[in-house]
This record gives sequence, structure tokens and C-alpha cells, in this order.
Amino acid sequence: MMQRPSPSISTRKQPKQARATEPVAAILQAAAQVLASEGAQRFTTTRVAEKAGVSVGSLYQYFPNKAALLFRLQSDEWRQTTELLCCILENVELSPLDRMRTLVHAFIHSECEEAAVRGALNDAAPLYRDAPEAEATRAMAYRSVEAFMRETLPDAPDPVRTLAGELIIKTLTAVGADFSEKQRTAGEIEAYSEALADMFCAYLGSLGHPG
Amino acid sequence: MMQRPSPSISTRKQPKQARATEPVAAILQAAAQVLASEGAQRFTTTRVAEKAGVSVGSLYQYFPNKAALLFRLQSDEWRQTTELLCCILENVELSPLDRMRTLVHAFIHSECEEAAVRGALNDAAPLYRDAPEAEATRAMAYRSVEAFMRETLPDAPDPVRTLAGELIIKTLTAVGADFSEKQRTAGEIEAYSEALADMFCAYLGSLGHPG
DNA sequence: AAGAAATACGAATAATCCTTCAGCTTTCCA
DNA sequence: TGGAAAGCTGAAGGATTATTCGTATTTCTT
Repeated sequence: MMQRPSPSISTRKQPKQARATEPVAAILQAAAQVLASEGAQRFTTTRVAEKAGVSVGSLYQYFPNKAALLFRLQSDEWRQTTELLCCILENVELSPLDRMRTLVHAFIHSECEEAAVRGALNDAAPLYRDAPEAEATRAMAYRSVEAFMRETLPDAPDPVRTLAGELIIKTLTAVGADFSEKQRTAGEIEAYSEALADMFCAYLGSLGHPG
Repeated sequence: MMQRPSPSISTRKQPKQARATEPVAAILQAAAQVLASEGAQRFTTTRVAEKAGVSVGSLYQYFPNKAALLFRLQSDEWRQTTELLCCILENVELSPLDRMRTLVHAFIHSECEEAAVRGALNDAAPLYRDAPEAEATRAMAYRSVEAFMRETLPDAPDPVRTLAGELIIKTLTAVGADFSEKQRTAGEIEAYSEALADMFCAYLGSLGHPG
């Protein structure tokens, strides 16, 4: 009812010779640069190939279409972010609420670091969002939060806990996405992160001590 | 560094004959339909004109470009939503926290009602987001929340209150936008709204009773 | 009723973009 | 060393789109 047919997005071919790994890296790097400097609108396979120093044909040898290239960028960012968050959530040195604070700050900070790329990637989301592979990528983060929530809210009923976890992730990513749309000062970033952390902590607190 | 030059978006010309108000309404309605049924990607001036039963030329007589048409749709939605929210926030029959709960439910519900249009409108946001007129439209909602926050948190210092208000709006709109991306069941909508309201209330409570 | 103004039309223009493919070069392996 | 496989190239095809403008039609004014 709404979106174009999800493009087949799986990577076209694995490099079989050593010389082929170099262009693929160059393409990814160039793609990020083009995205950041030109925006999603002018993100073009030709432009990416040009900046990468390869021909369009070569680009299409490793990525079946533009959506696949975008998806790969997004996927890499996700993996990287997820790893960061998992490390924080599993750090037993800190109390659960302190971990949450740290997580919020780290996430927002990371989102703002490469605001240009992330913002453009969000703008281009309609092109790759509906790919079947996207779902699996998203599921990873949820599992690590699941464990954290179980530890933080041991007494809460399962559905409540799950819902709270999903809400926190959704809020974090949605607000983070909004943040990467505009350039922010360091002060703004700090203040919003703190407020967001306050909000999550208050929420978790209210779930832990009902009444 | 990132987006195309903001297109001049002001409406091209006010209708001066009665017959001209009809096509403009038809165009807006058709635009919403095309957006909902075809998605942002295939939202085309030609397609809109066709569905509206007018020629492309006529469309361009009332909207200087595609972005202006999208911006108008978005602007209308915003005005409508803002009015709804203001009514709720100013209802003195309810306690502040109850108003907040009502507001969250109403907003999410409204966002999901026309999920197809809103989702596509969000996807097309890069086309009109940077228009200078967009800022003014956004500012309206902030003022009415300002008053509510002053009433709800009379003792909080000004910067804290302002930040909290902005965070709540940002969270609400960002999560709402995320919600209009996928089709949801009534149960999901209800559950998430309730959880979101819980979170906001816990946050406001924590600010009201420091410590 | 006649001229002026407003409105409507839609083919044509000028870009832009994604993707393919036929031919060429480099690397691998027996 | 010679043939096969892998990789590289970039011009060309095929499609889509935003927007204009010369012309035709309708409405308003006097």
C-alpha cells in the first residue's frame, strides 16, 4: 500500500582476489563522504564511484544496487553502535541506573559525532528500510537490552519489562535521529543527554517501586 | 555542507476568482491520497495533478514547486495537531498529570490514524524541512507547552523547565513519527501510549519532588 | 458586448539517475 | 607459458521527473 518493492539487497559477490578488497573499502568510505557532503538527495552511484576512484561498473560488481550500498553503511553503523551499548550495559562495576546514564550519553554523543552521515542516512532510509535483511540487524540490540532490563527490574511482570525496554530503545533512537538532523553545540548535547537520562531513570525507578 | 538550497516555498498566488478555490482543494486532497497510496518516492506533481483532475500547469499556478505542496500538507497537519494538543493542555478540569496522559494518547492515536500520509510525509521531509517557513510553524506548539510546564512545575528553575518541555515534545514527535512508519495494532498503540505517558509522568514527578 | 484579466491546459524541455554490457587488462594456475 | 577466470572500464540505454510557456478558455469589468 505504500512502498516500492523491497530491493534484493544481499551483497553481489565476495572478492576472490586480494586486489578486490581495496576497492570495496574505498567505495564504502567514499559513500560515507558523499552522503555527508552532498546529502541523501545527491547520493549517486556515479558520484560515489568517482570519489572512490573506481568506475561505476566496479561498484556494481560488489553492490547489486544503490540500496544495498546504503544498507551496508547503515548496517555497519548499527553493528558499531550496538557493540558500544552492549559493553556499557554489561559493565557490572556500575549500578544499573548509572549504566543507563552512561549509555544515553554515549549514544547521543556517538550520534552527534557523525551527524552528517547519520542524518543523510536517515533521509535515505526509505530506500533500504523495507529490505528483509533490515529486521535481523535491528533485532540484535533488543536482546542485550532484554538482559539489562531483567536485572534492573527483577520484580516487574514480563510484559511490562519488555514494553519498557522497547520504549526506551525506541525513544533513544528516535530522539538520536532527530538530533543528527541539525548541528548542535556541545552544551546542547550535554544538556539533552542528561535530561534524557533523568527521564529514563525516573521511569525505571517508578517501575521498580510501584505505587 | 549537507542539504540543497532551501526552495522558496511561499504560496505562489492567492485565488482571485471563485472557480480557483476548488482546484486548490482538489490538489491538496489528491496530494494526500498520492502520498498515502504511492509513498514519498513516487509522489509526483504530475501524478497529483492527474488524481486531482487538473493539469500540471494549474498545479504550478498555486504551488511554486513540489516542496511547497509538501510543506503545505505538513503545515496543515501541524496546525491541526497543535490545536488538539492545546485544547487538552488548557483543560483545567483535569490535573496536570492527567492532561499529560490524555495528550500522549491523543497524539499517538492521531499519528496512527493517518499513518500512511504521515509516514510518507516524514520520508519526504528532506525536501521541505529546510525551508525558512518551517521554523515558524514548529514554534507554535512550544509556546503552549511552555505554559503547561510553568503550571506543572512552578518551583523548578527556568532552564530545567524549558529543557524538560522541549525534551517531552521532541520525544513525543520523534516516537510518533517512528510509529507512523509501520502499521500497528490497536493493542500496540494503546500499550505504547500508556507506557510513554507513564514515562513522562514519572519524569515530571521526579522534577517536581527533587531528591 | 468587448477588452482585460484570470485560469486552464499539456506537450515539450532539460536534467538526472540507475544499471547494463561488450571489450580490455590483470591475475591465477597447471 | 598460455589459457581461464576475475576484475575493470565508461559510454549508452532506458526511465523518470520538475518545471515552463505558448495557446485556448472562462470570467470579470465597464
